[in-house]
Amino acid sequence: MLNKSRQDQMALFRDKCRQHNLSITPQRTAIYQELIKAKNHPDSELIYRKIKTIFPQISLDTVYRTLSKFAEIGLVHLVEGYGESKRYDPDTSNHHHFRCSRCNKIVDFHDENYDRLKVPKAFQKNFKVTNIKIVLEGMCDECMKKS
Amino acid sequence: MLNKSRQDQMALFRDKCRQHNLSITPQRTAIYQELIKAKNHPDSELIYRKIKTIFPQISLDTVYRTLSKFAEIGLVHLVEGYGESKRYDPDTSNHHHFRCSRCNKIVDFHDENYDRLKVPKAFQKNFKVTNIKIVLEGMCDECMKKS
DNA sequence: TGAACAATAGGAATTATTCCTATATAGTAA
DNA sequence: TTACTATATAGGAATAATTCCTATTGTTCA
Repeated sequence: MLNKSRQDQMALFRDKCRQHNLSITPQRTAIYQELIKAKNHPDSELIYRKIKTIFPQISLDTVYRTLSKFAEIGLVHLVEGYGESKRYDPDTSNHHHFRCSRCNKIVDFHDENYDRLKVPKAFQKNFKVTNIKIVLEGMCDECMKKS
Repeated sequence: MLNKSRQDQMALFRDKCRQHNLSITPQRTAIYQELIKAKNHPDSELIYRKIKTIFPQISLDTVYRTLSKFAEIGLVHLVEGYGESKRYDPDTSNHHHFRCSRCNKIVDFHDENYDRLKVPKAFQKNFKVTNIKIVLEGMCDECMKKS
């Protein structure tokens, strides 16, 4: 799942869109391309600014609609936020996040012990658990230095 | 840590405030009382509406300021949100959350395996990890029935 | 190639939250 | 108690993020 080529990612984009009957528009294509370029869990505003350089006419609404559509079909993951703007992660493979509560930076990491967590029995019967999300919270290296 | 009496909780409130040089005002007291009554991870708006019945004059700003102050001193935990309003949890003991992505309900649960997770080595050196947060995502029992 | 339906642009509206400032109040020391 | 000082509050304005609305445009597929 690691280091998927850009071509593979675009193929995934097209497949997912077709699976869910979403037209493959230039705007959606450009937005997805920006998502996979912007490596640090961008918010809608950042994507909007980037796309503006390609499609000066694009509307904010299109960016918001598109990103939440992508999240809906599982093409990106909506990253847990804390009241600030929504952030998206185009890497839908199994990984976890550290989030700095001071600067809000998100750092990806892999950990086999974390991956091994099972859904508790209580939730296996009447619930459907699609994702186990683990977030470490604290202070990042850079903020540690500053304080 | 479980089933702390209301009296204990109010004592905790007063202690925490004193520790952090926060005045114990009637507004703060009322807000904390509502927090521990409202069992389902309330948002600021809900608290505001409840407090209004006691202090019709209270301002929204006071509620927002107070709740984020409480989170800052660790009297409540800020619950991960997804762009919607912030939600707070007055139970700061060790527990985890299931969140229904359809109705947004949050269900608390305990799980020993989850509690045993360690901070990965990579984060032990230059980072300070204060919390490991685990959130199951999916569809809750009620939403499962409906669909 | 051209309907049919989906998607977009642009701007208005909404929601959640924070900022501003004059007034009121809690903590504290005499 | 009382008076002082720093902190907190109310009320309303401002801001930020997001969604809604509608006329127009574009994509898909027969």
